[in-house]
Amino acid sequence: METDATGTPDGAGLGGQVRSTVARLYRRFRSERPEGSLGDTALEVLTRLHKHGPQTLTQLSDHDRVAPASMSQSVNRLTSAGYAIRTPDPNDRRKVLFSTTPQGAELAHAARTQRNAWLDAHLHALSPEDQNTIARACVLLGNIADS
Amino acid sequence: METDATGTPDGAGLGGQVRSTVARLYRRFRSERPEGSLGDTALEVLTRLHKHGPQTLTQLSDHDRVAPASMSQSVNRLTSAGYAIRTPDPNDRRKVLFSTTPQGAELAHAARTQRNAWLDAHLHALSPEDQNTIARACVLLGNIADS
DNA sequence: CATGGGTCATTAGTGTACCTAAACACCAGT
DNA sequence: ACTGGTGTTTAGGTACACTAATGACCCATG
Repeated sequence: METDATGTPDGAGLGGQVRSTVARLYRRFRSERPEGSLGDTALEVLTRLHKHGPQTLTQLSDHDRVAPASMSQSVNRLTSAGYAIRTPDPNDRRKVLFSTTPQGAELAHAARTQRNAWLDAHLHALSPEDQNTIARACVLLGNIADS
Repeated sequence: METDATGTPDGAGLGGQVRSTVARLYRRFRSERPEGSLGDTALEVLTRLHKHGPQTLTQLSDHDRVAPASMSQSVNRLTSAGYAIRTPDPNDRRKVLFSTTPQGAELAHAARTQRNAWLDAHLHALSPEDQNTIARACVLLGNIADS
């Protein structure tokens, strides 16, 4: 369709362009993953626990727009590796609160820094306006993702 | 605001923000997928074949930054579903050219349109300025992904 | 022209991450 | 004490990526 002047990769309109860029970045992130470490999702969850404190399974699954069952699995990888623990909610015993262990907190920080290293390097090489453009686009696209 | 990536105070640095946004969008795309249809990767490959004509396995895997073996699997899903076919390259018989069948071409167009529908709807609701911001960010991030 | 090194594609086996469906435990209202 | 709703888990299945190993082919060199 409309081949706009922005160097269209594969998709037709802006939607296709966004989709294609996101898919490419996502794969790139995955390939940049240090060996022997946790998966992308598990690490995101760990980071979230570290930053926002203990949360229930449904809180986590809602945030990631994932079925509770999927999140249960992801969290299992964390708990069985000793990076997170379950605690029954004293007020409502159907609920389970997940929180990081000290090792989990440490890993969250270390792994995240390492993983963002190459990305940050590239981003810092851009002009401040370009960085600002990306920051703004993240907000806009984040809103769409949450809609 | 967050101007730092290594010792982030509250929010993540720009790198973390980008990573998080991309992951969320990616999951959202996946969840928006109509049932019984092909996966995201397979569909991207099919679209690419449809737009750029027959290609070899390595061309496809290079483009998606994926191991050849992974791409082999993906195209297997396409061929066994009747959406693509293999043709031996007459010039170099180590190579195999993949191309879409008529049904594949049809599906590529239909599915892609359907998949971009909600995304395009949201994007068109933004101001032209914001759309431009996103387009620019896509180019910038696309370059980083390809680096 | 044969052999051997490089390239292209595939198969086999593994791991992560998602899904649905179904079970189980618990809370609250009638 | 049922009953319906909520929160979590288990079981089974799919998609997509990886590494390692294999087979098929091209080309160059001896």
